[in-house]
Amino acid sequence: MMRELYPKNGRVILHVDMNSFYASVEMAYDSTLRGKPLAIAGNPKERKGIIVTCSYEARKFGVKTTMPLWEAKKLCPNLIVRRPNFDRYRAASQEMFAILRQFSDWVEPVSIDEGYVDITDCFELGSPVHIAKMIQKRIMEQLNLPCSIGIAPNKFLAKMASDMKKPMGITILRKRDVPRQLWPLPVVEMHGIGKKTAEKLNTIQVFTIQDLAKANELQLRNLLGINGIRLKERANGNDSRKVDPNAVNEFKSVGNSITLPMDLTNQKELLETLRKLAEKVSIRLKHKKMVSFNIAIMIRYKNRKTITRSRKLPTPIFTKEEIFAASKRLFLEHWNLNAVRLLGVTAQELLEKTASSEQLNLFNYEEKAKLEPLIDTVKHLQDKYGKNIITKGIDVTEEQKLFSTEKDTSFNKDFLYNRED
DNA sequence: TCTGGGGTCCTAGGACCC
DNA sequence: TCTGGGGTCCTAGGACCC
Repeated sequence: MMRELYPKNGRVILHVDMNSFYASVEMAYDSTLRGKPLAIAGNPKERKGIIVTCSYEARKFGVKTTMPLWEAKKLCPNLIVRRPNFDRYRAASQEMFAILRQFSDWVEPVSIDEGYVDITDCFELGSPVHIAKMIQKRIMEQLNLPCSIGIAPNKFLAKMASDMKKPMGITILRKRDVPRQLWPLPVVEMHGIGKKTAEKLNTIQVFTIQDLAKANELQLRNLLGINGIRLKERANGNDSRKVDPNAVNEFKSVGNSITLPMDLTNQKELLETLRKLAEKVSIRLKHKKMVSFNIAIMIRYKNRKTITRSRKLPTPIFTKEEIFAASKRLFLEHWNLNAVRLLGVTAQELLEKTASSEQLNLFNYEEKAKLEPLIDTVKHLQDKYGKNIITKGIDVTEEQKLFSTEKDTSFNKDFLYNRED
């Protein structure tokens, strides 16, 4: 059966998508909530009153994610509202992924409530549909949580498939099904295409996924860059991304932000908030055993205009004092004194804090020690003969620049010679 | 008495280098 | 009295996703 459905060299990939995850977890904890319109939302008094997730019963009334709470209540007066309990959701998520790993080692979590499973080599467990049914059954029996599963030869099609039947659906999407199942849909329904991209595509007469699948590549590239070409590939049902069980550990940034309960103009209070955010980021970095080469802050003003400011660091940091110092510097340099609505701190350019990063530091310091006499010499010559004695582009009064990254030290040896090309 | 918080990836311009 | 072309790094912003 499976051999007929899938070519020998093809993959079989599942996309498992938990249905209204936070709401379902709350219902699993409190069965009196079952069958009722339930929304998970923040506290409106802290200006966080937006719908994070809601049950299918609430959706029938038109309640949607990111809708302000007051609007949702207008649509659905009997709406039951719970505050999010993220620890609870994380725990449920871990159990869910543990169940997926009982079926295959090739599990890639994408977010707290969805993930891919490559079951190509799991044929001894049965057909793909049978495996999907077993997964769905086990998650329901053991965790009391519903999910939808897409079955397809690649990630993109599996993702699109899991979206097609909710809740508790199982959908197969073969490549040959693409013209019939996918092509009639408007482009905005495609994973990776939002409102803005859809509007752009409309300007070149691309309205459906079929239009995209057949669109002119030059036009797409001009309009959307490299992403345009990729989207066309996907619209044709092609996607070569592998299921990567390790991706979940490869963090690129760690950030915390907060919408303040009220707009603040007081510098001391703002810095206090920044300090707390820096501490949260530091704790999370330490937990992941990571260090950061770049700190960014985000400021959203009362008028919702949002800016981000970042700075590359000469040496990696991770303590709360270091992160706060870097954040504070950025904030004081860029804050325009207007009332602030939101503050955020993010650590970027992360590196595992293993022996290698310790060595990296050591390396920099040793190199710097070796170079210090050279820099002194250069400065001396500069004082004597003027700045032009040095090759263009190198300003030794900013010698820190020489150590700003690992690679930058490589040209140090050259800088005493007047190298041209 | 509207519009959260956690991320990823891409682009574009300027500085700088060869 | 003239201004190429390729590349990297850094920074800021935007689009998108859950």
